[in-house]
Amino acid sequence: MAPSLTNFNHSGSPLEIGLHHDGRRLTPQRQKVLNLFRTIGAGIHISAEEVHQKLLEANSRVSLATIYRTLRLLVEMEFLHELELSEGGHRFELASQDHPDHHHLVCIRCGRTEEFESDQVLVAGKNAAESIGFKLIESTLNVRAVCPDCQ
Amino acid sequence: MAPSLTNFNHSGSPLEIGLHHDGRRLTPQRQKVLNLFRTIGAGIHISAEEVHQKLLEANSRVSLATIYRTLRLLVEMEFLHELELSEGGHRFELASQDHPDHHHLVCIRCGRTEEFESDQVLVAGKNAAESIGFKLIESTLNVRAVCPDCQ
DNA sequence: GTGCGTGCAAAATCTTTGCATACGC
DNA sequence: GCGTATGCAAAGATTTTGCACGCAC
Repeated sequence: MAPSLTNFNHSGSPLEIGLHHDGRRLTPQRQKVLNLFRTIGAGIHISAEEVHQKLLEANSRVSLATIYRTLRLLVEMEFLHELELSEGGHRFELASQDHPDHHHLVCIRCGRTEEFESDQVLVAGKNAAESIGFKLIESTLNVRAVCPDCQ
Repeated sequence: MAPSLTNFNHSGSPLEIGLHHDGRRLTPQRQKVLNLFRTIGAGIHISAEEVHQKLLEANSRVSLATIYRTLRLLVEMEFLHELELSEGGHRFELASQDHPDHHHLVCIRCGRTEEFESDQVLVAGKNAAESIGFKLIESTLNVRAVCPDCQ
Protein backbone atom coordinates (compact mmCIF):
# COMPACT_ATOMS: atom_id res chain seq x y z
CA MET A 1 0.00 0.00 0.00
CA ALA A 2 1.07 3.54 -0.72
CA PRO A 3 2.31 5.54 2.19
CA SER A 4 -0.20 8.10 3.37
CA LEU A 5 2.18 10.69 4.66
CA THR A 6 0.63 14.08 4.81
CA ASN A 7 3.56 16.12 5.89
CA PHE A 8 4.87 19.01 3.91
CA ASN A 9 8.39 17.80 3.40
CA HIS A 10 8.00 14.64 1.49
CA SER A 11 9.55 13.60 -1.78
CA GLY A 12 10.83 16.47 -3.80
CA SER A 13 10.15 19.12 -1.18
CA PRO A 14 12.51 22.04 -0.88
CA LEU A 15 13.75 20.59 2.39
CA GLU A 16 14.58 17.24 0.89
CA ILE A 17 16.17 18.79 -2.16
CA GLY A 18 18.21 21.18 -0.09
CA LEU A 19 19.41 18.42 2.18
CA HIS A 20 20.36 16.00 -0.56
CA HIS A 21 22.20 18.72 -2.35
CA ASP A 22 24.72 18.68 0.47
CA GLY A 23 24.74 14.95 1.16
CA ARG A 24 22.49 15.40 4.15
CA ARG A 25 19.52 13.36 5.17
CA LEU A 26 15.81 13.87 5.50
CA THR A 27 14.99 12.52 8.93
CA PRO A 28 11.71 12.37 10.84
CA GLN A 29 13.14 14.78 13.41
CA ARG A 30 13.94 17.40 10.81
CA GLN A 31 10.55 17.02 9.25
CA LYS A 32 8.85 17.33 12.60
CA VAL A 33 10.65 20.52 13.49
CA LEU A 34 9.96 22.18 10.17
CA ASN A 35 6.38 20.94 10.14
CA LEU A 36 5.85 22.42 13.57
CA PHE A 37 6.84 25.84 12.28
CA ARG A 38 4.60 25.38 9.29
CA THR A 39 1.71 24.36 11.48
CA ILE A 40 1.98 27.33 13.79
CA GLY A 41 2.41 29.61 10.80
CA ALA A 42 4.67 32.40 9.69
CA GLY A 43 5.31 35.31 11.99
CA ILE A 44 5.16 33.31 15.22
CA HIS A 45 8.49 33.03 16.93
CA ILE A 46 9.37 30.36 19.44
CA SER A 47 12.50 29.33 21.28
CA ALA A 48 14.36 26.04 21.07
CA GLU A 49 12.86 25.00 24.38
CA GLU A 50 9.38 25.83 23.13
CA VAL A 51 9.94 23.73 20.03
CA HIS A 52 10.86 20.86 22.31
CA GLN A 53 7.75 21.32 24.45
CA LYS A 54 5.39 21.64 21.52
CA LEU A 55 6.75 18.52 19.91
CA LEU A 56 6.27 16.64 23.16
CA GLU A 57 2.69 17.85 23.33
CA ALA A 58 2.23 16.47 19.84
CA ASN A 59 3.65 13.14 21.02
CA SER A 60 6.84 13.66 19.09
CA ARG A 61 9.84 13.21 21.26
CA VAL A 62 12.92 14.87 19.77
CA SER A 63 15.93 15.49 21.95
CA LEU A 64 16.80 19.06 22.77
CA ALA A 65 20.28 18.57 21.34
CA THR A 66 18.77 17.54 18.03
CA ILE A 67 16.45 20.51 18.12
CA TYR A 68 19.36 22.87 18.54
CA ARG A 69 21.22 21.16 15.74
CA THR A 70 18.16 21.17 13.52
CA LEU A 71 17.36 24.81 14.19
CA ARG A 72 20.88 25.80 13.22
CA LEU A 73 20.59 23.71 10.11
CA LEU A 74 17.23 25.18 9.09
CA VAL A 75 18.49 28.71 9.68
CA GLU A 76 21.56 27.96 7.60
CA MET A 77 19.30 26.61 4.87
CA GLU A 78 17.12 29.70 5.27
CA PHE A 79 13.97 27.82 6.09
CA LEU A 80 13.85 29.65 9.39
CA HIS A 81 14.82 33.06 10.63
CA GLU A 82 16.56 33.60 13.87
CA LEU A 83 15.63 36.68 15.79
CA GLU A 84 15.80 38.28 19.16
CA LEU A 85 13.31 40.39 21.06
CA SER A 86 15.43 41.80 23.89
CA GLU A 87 14.38 39.51 26.76
CA GLY A 88 15.38 35.90 27.10
CA GLY A 89 16.97 33.93 24.34
CA HIS A 90 16.88 33.35 20.64
CA ARG A 91 13.68 32.81 18.82
CA PHE A 92 12.99 31.22 15.50
CA GLU A 93 10.24 31.68 13.01
CA LEU A 94 9.32 30.31 9.66
CA ALA A 95 10.84 32.06 6.69
CA SER A 96 7.68 31.88 4.68
CA GLN A 97 7.43 32.52 0.99
CA ASP A 98 4.12 34.27 1.57
CA HIS A 99 5.70 36.47 4.13
CA PRO A 100 9.09 37.31 2.80
CA ASP A 101 9.69 40.48 4.73
CA HIS A 102 7.64 41.16 7.77
CA HIS A 103 8.27 43.43 10.62
CA HIS A 104 7.86 43.70 14.34
CA LEU A 105 6.30 46.44 16.34
CA VAL A 106 7.17 45.98 19.99
CA CYS A 107 5.81 47.95 22.91
CA ILE A 108 8.78 48.90 25.06
CA ARG A 109 6.66 48.90 28.20
CA CYS A 110 4.55 45.75 28.10
CA GLY A 111 6.31 43.79 25.39
CA ARG A 112 3.19 43.42 23.25
CA THR A 113 4.26 42.57 19.73
CA GLU A 114 2.48 43.15 16.48
CA GLU A 115 3.51 42.13 13.01
CA PHE A 116 3.18 44.09 9.83
CA GLU A 117 4.40 44.20 6.29
CA SER A 118 5.44 47.12 4.18
CA ASP A 119 6.53 47.30 0.59
CA GLN A 120 7.97 50.69 1.36
CA VAL A 121 10.37 49.14 3.85
CA LEU A 122 11.22 46.36 1.45
CA VAL A 123 12.12 48.80 -1.28
CA ALA A 124 14.14 51.01 1.02
CA GLY A 125 16.16 48.03 2.26
CA LYS A 126 16.70 46.78 -1.25
CA ASN A 127 17.89 50.18 -2.42
CA ALA A 128 20.29 50.51 0.48
CA ALA A 129 21.67 47.03 -0.12
CA GLU A 130 22.15 47.49 -3.83
CA SER A 131 23.73 50.91 -3.46
CA ILE A 132 26.78 49.25 -1.95
CA GLY A 133 26.67 46.09 -3.99
CA PHE A 134 24.88 43.79 -1.57
CA LYS A 135 22.31 41.34 -2.81
CA LEU A 136 19.18 41.44 -0.68
CA ILE A 137 17.98 38.28 1.00
CA GLU A 138 15.41 39.66 3.36
CA SER A 139 14.84 42.38 5.84
CA THR A 140 13.17 42.82 9.17
CA LEU A 141 12.22 46.13 10.66
CA ASN A 142 12.00 46.27 14.44
CA VAL A 143 10.00 49.21 15.61
CA ARG A 144 10.17 50.16 19.24
CA ALA A 145 7.05 51.97 20.28
CA VAL A 146 4.51 52.45 23.05
CA CYS A 147 1.17 50.74 22.65
CA PRO A 148 -2.14 52.49 23.33
CA ASP A 149 -2.63 50.79 26.71
CA CYS A 150 0.76 51.93 27.96
CA GLN A 151 0.68 55.52 26.78
CA MET B 1 40.70 72.44 43.41
CA ALA B 2 37.95 71.90 40.90
CA PRO B 3 37.49 68.38 39.64
CA SER B 4 38.74 67.89 36.12
CA LEU B 5 36.41 65.21 35.04
CA THR B 6 36.08 64.96 31.33
CA ASN B 7 33.47 62.31 31.02
CA PHE B 8 30.21 62.83 29.23
CA ASN B 9 27.88 61.99 32.05
CA HIS B 10 28.60 64.57 34.62
CA SER B 11 26.20 66.87 36.42
CA GLY B 12 22.94 67.33 34.63
CA SER B 13 23.60 64.79 31.92
CA PRO B 14 20.73 62.76 30.54
CA LEU B 15 22.12 59.73 32.33
CA GLU B 16 22.17 61.44 35.69
CA ILE B 17 18.76 62.99 35.20
CA GLY B 18 17.26 59.71 34.08
CA LEU B 19 18.73 57.85 37.01
CA HIS B 20 17.69 60.35 39.64
CA HIS B 21 14.22 60.41 38.23
CA ASP B 22 13.81 56.87 39.46
CA GLY B 23 15.75 57.17 42.69
CA ARG B 24 18.76 55.50 41.15
CA ARG B 25 22.38 56.47 41.42
CA LEU B 26 25.07 57.69 39.14
CA THR B 27 28.00 55.43 39.82
CA PRO B 28 31.48 55.31 38.27
CA GLN B 29 30.69 51.90 36.84
CA ARG B 30 27.62 53.13 35.03
CA GLN B 31 29.50 56.11 33.71
CA LYS B 32 32.34 53.92 32.51
CA VAL B 33 30.06 51.60 30.62
CA LEU B 34 28.14 54.36 28.92
CA ASN B 35 31.32 56.33 28.21
CA LEU B 36 32.81 53.28 26.58
CA PHE B 37 29.92 53.13 24.15
CA ARG B 38 30.24 56.84 23.50
CA THR B 39 33.95 56.49 22.89
CA ILE B 40 33.61 53.71 20.39
CA GLY B 41 30.74 55.55 18.72
CA ALA B 42 27.28 54.81 17.47
CA GLY B 43 26.69 51.85 15.23
CA ILE B 44 29.36 49.62 16.77
CA HIS B 45 27.92 46.69 18.62
CA ILE B 46 29.74 44.76 21.30
CA SER B 47 28.83 41.99 23.71
CA ALA B 48 28.79 42.09 27.50
CA GLU B 49 32.06 40.19 27.56
CA GLU B 50 33.62 42.67 25.15
CA VAL B 51 32.54 45.55 27.32
CA HIS B 52 34.28 43.84 30.20
CA GLN B 53 37.47 43.34 28.20
CA LYS B 54 37.59 46.84 26.82
CA LEU B 55 37.11 48.34 30.26
CA LEU B 56 39.96 46.20 31.55
CA GLU B 57 42.16 47.40 28.72
CA ALA B 58 41.31 50.94 29.76
CA ASN B 59 42.34 50.07 33.33
CA SER B 60 38.77 50.14 34.51
CA ARG B 61 37.86 47.03 36.35
CA VAL B 62 34.10 46.49 36.48
CA SER B 63 32.72 43.11 37.38
CA LEU B 64 30.94 41.16 34.69
CA ALA B 65 27.84 40.92 36.90
CA THR B 66 27.70 44.69 37.13
CA ILE B 67 28.15 44.98 33.40
CA TYR B 68 25.19 42.72 32.79
CA ARG B 69 23.13 44.69 35.27
CA THR B 70 24.25 47.99 33.79
CA LEU B 71 23.58 46.93 30.22
CA ARG B 72 20.06 45.92 31.12
CA LEU B 73 19.60 49.23 32.88
CA LEU B 74 20.92 51.27 29.97
CA VAL B 75 18.73 49.38 27.52
CA GLU B 76 15.73 49.95 29.74
CA MET B 77 16.62 53.65 29.86
CA GLU B 78 17.06 53.59 26.10
CA PHE B 79 20.65 54.74 26.13
CA LEU B 80 21.60 51.52 24.40
CA HIS B 81 20.01 49.20 21.92
CA GLU B 82 20.15 45.50 22.25
CA LEU B 83 20.45 43.52 19.07
CA GLU B 84 21.35 40.16 17.75
CA LEU B 85 23.23 39.16 14.64
CA SER B 86 22.44 35.45 14.38
CA GLU B 87 25.71 33.98 15.75
CA GLY B 88 26.83 34.15 19.34
CA GLY B 89 25.14 36.25 21.94
CA HIS B 90 23.53 39.60 22.49
CA ARG B 91 25.16 42.77 21.35
CA PHE B 92 24.66 46.31 22.45
CA GLU B 93 25.20 49.61 20.75
CA LEU B 94 24.79 53.23 21.57
CA ALA B 95 21.37 54.70 20.92
CA SER B 96 22.74 57.95 19.60
CA GLN B 97 20.74 61.12 19.24
CA ASP B 98 22.53 61.88 15.99
CA HIS B 99 21.52 58.56 14.69
CA PRO B 100 17.99 58.02 15.80
CA ASP B 101 16.97 55.42 13.27
CA HIS B 102 19.73 53.61 11.59
CA HIS B 103 19.83 50.27 10.00
CA HIS B 104 22.03 47.28 9.54
CA LEU B 105 22.98 45.51 6.40
CA VAL B 106 24.59 42.20 7.28
CA CYS B 107 26.25 39.78 4.92
CA ILE B 108 24.91 36.35 5.79
CA ARG B 109 28.11 34.68 4.62
CA CYS B 110 30.99 36.70 6.08
CA GLY B 111 29.17 38.77 8.67
CA ARG B 112 30.34 42.07 7.26
CA THR B 113 28.05 44.79 8.54
CA GLU B 114 27.22 48.15 7.07
CA GLU B 115 25.05 50.87 8.46
CA PHE B 116 22.64 53.11 6.63
CA GLU B 117 19.78 55.48 7.24
CA SER B 118 16.56 55.89 5.36
CA ASP B 119 13.74 58.33 5.82
CA GLN B 120 11.61 55.99 3.77
CA VAL B 121 12.02 53.29 6.38
CA LEU B 122 11.37 55.76 9.16
CA VAL B 123 8.12 56.88 7.60
CA ALA B 124 6.98 53.35 6.87
CA GLY B 125 7.61 52.32 10.46
CA LYS B 126 5.87 55.36 11.79
CA ASN B 127 2.84 54.75 9.61
CA ALA B 128 2.61 51.14 10.65
CA ALA B 129 2.89 52.05 14.32
CA GLU B 130 0.31 54.78 14.19
CA SER B 131 -2.14 52.73 12.20
CA ILE B 132 -2.70 50.56 15.27
CA GLY B 133 -2.31 53.29 17.83
CA PHE B 134 1.32 52.78 18.78
CA LYS B 135 3.55 55.74 19.41
CA LEU B 136 6.87 55.36 17.61
CA ILE B 137 10.08 55.50 19.60
CA GLU B 138 12.54 54.29 17.03
CA SER B 139 13.08 51.64 14.47
CA THR B 140 15.88 49.47 13.21
CA LEU B 141 15.87 47.64 9.94
CA ASN B 142 18.03 44.55 9.71
CA VAL B 143 18.73 43.57 6.16
CA ARG B 144 20.18 40.16 5.47
CA ALA B 145 22.09 40.19 2.24
CA VAL B 146 25.16 38.88 0.46
CA CYS B 147 28.06 41.27 0.06
CA PRO B 148 29.94 41.68 -3.23
CA ASP B 149 32.91 39.60 -2.07
CA CYS B 150 30.72 36.64 -1.14
CA GLN B 151 28.49 36.57 -4.19
C1' DG C 1 22.74 57.60 57.92
C1' DT C 2 19.87 55.17 54.47
C1' DG C 3 19.43 52.15 51.08
C1' DC C 4 20.92 51.35 46.29
C1' DG C 5 24.87 49.37 43.74
C1' DT C 6 28.93 46.54 43.57
C1' DG C 7 31.91 42.51 43.68
C1' DC C 8 32.30 37.90 44.41
C1' DA C 9 31.09 33.32 43.89
C1' DA C 10 27.59 30.11 43.26
C1' DA C 11 23.51 28.92 40.74
C1' DA C 12 20.57 28.77 37.00
C1' DT C 13 20.07 28.82 32.03
C1' DC C 14 21.11 28.04 27.60
C1' DT C 15 23.79 25.78 24.01
C1' DT C 16 27.28 22.70 22.28
C1' DT C 17 29.78 18.38 21.98
C1' DG C 18 31.74 13.34 22.42
C1' DC C 19 30.45 9.00 21.76
C1' DA C 20 27.85 4.77 20.87
C1' DT C 21 23.83 3.45 18.43
C1' DA C 22 20.26 3.92 14.75
C1' DC C 23 18.87 4.58 10.25
C1' DG C 24 18.55 7.26 5.59
C1' DC C 25 20.54 6.58 1.45
C1' DG D 1 27.07 -1.31 4.16
C1' DC D 2 28.63 3.50 4.61
C1' DG D 3 28.44 7.51 6.80
C1' DT D 4 25.29 10.97 8.60
C1' DA D 5 21.96 11.95 12.42
C1' DT D 6 20.27 10.97 16.89
C1' DG D 7 20.01 10.54 21.95
C1' DC D 8 22.14 10.88 26.09
C1' DA D 9 24.84 12.95 29.36
C1' DA D 10 28.51 15.81 30.38
C1' DA D 11 30.88 19.99 29.34
C1' DG D 12 31.00 24.68 28.11
C1' DA D 13 29.10 29.32 27.71
C1' DT D 14 26.25 32.81 29.09
C1' DT D 15 23.47 35.26 32.32
C1' DT D 16 21.37 35.84 36.85
C1' DT D 17 21.28 36.05 41.84
C1' DG D 18 22.26 36.08 47.18
C1' DC D 19 24.81 38.31 50.33
C1' DA D 20 28.00 41.39 52.76
C1' DC D 21 30.23 45.60 52.11
C1' DG D 22 30.84 50.27 50.01
C1' DC D 23 29.42 54.53 48.50
C1' DA D 24 26.01 58.09 46.22
C1' DC D 25 22.78 60.96 47.89
